[in-house]
Amino acid sequence: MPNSTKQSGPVQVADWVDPCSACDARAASVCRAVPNEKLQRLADCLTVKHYEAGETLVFDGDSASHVYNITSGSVKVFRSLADGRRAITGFLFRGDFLGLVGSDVFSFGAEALESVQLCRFPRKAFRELLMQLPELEAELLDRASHELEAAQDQLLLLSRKTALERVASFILRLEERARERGETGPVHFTMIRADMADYLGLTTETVSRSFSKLKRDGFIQLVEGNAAQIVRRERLEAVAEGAFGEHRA
Amino acid sequence: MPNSTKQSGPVQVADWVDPCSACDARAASVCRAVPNEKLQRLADCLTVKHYEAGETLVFDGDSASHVYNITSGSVKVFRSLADGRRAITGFLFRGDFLGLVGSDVFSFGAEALESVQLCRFPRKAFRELLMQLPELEAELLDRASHELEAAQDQLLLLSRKTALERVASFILRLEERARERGETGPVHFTMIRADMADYLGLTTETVSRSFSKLKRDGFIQLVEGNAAQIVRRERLEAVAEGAFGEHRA
DNA sequence: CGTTCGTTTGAATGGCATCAATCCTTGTGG
DNA sequence: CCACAAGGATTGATGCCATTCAAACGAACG
Repeated sequence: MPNSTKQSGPVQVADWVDPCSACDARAASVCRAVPNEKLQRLADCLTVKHYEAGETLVFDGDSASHVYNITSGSVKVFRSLADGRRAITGFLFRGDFLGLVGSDVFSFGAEALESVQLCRFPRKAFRELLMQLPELEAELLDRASHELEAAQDQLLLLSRKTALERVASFILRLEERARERGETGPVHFTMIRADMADYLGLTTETVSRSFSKLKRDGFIQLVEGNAAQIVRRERLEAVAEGAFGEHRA
Repeated sequence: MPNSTKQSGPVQVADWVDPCSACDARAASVCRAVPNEKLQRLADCLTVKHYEAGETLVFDGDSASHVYNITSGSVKVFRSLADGRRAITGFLFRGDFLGLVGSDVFSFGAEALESVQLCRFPRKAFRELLMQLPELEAELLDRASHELEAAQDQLLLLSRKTALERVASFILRLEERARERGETGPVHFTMIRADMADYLGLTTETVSRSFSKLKRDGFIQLVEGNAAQIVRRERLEAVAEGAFGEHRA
């Protein structure tokens, strides 16, 4: 595997390069909270892993031996009922952290949606890092808080929003997160309709119908590469928040 | 309204008692992580507050100036859409913590379901406590992790479970939490059907019908005081997890 | 004893699921 | 380069579960 970004410094010990100092996902990841001089402690216990689309990162029921930080690509996280019904509980992108669990067994699965690169830490080592690096623990708590809020928004979506409102919310949220990662232009969907459906508590057909309606009504334009251009953001936001109960565009 | 606990007058310095050392909610609360000798730091910045049923603890949109620890009673936490549709995102009981948010504004409301007592901390002071007491921060992270997992279970419930499965899951979960607090016997419901409905993404009528069916089929018995006795737990758990797709009892 | 609030039950409606067919895109091999 | 296969997306027809509308019932309270 030809690593083109060789550390130009004269490394005495070995040919090993620090994966952290030059990491372009750092600004978006938990490790941004770790000062440069302590970054080596992270580097010391991580393994860089790579997954292709469709590969499984975490099997439901696996012992929770590691935690993960996504550095590129995207991932779906899901949990299932015995008979196969499934809910996707979240999509992860560059900078997202995975593996914060109370118990020692994962109660969810995770699968790559496209080519994914991530840093994997042994849970035990990570736990010790947390004790050594209070900045890191604070960052994690902060992220957990945000995730909790996002989850509560999703509870409202699943409890009370119509199919159209769900899809509109989804597109807007996905675009917002892409912008946070510095990606501009049309929202690119790395997941298929069935995944959106499992995330939104709908079926593929209903997701597709909702997309069609949003397109027909001029809120979005589908563009090549499985992406959507938001046309009238404010109107779309109004739809997403249920402002059109009685009206018809 | 005869308030029997009158503030007993202009105290010089003395009459004040440490509210923490004798607190019977401590074993269930975040403060259990704080060693005895540091407990005073918590006591120094908290206010004991009391709410009656129906009173609002937190208004949606309020500046997030405080965090809360419930010491008795129960609370509903909810968020709403502009047109009044509402989802209850959680019920809180003795030992539960409220107020972990990223932003400085609450994006949810909270209301007492019955007489509630809690400890209120100024957010700023609590933040400093967190830095001084790593045990407390670890405890909070642990709780946040568990809450996140619970939220994901709820996402699956709202996405994919039938009305009957939702209500069965709800009863079981409520009973489990009551047992964790040391309460035995029938599950006592402190919330009305409409609240259950807003929690389960249903209507009051559908919740009521599901209760009736569970009773008719011998899974639960309704007992006085708005409570339910679980009759055949394993069968009820099977219902809650969707084991009866094709069958009929 | 009447009022209010909550619960339960019944009947009808509707939004999304289900079933089904077609279209579109992508990749492969002749 | 085209034919073909396979997976995914879209659109249409029909059905069903939960909602909506409606009414009766029950408990708490003044």
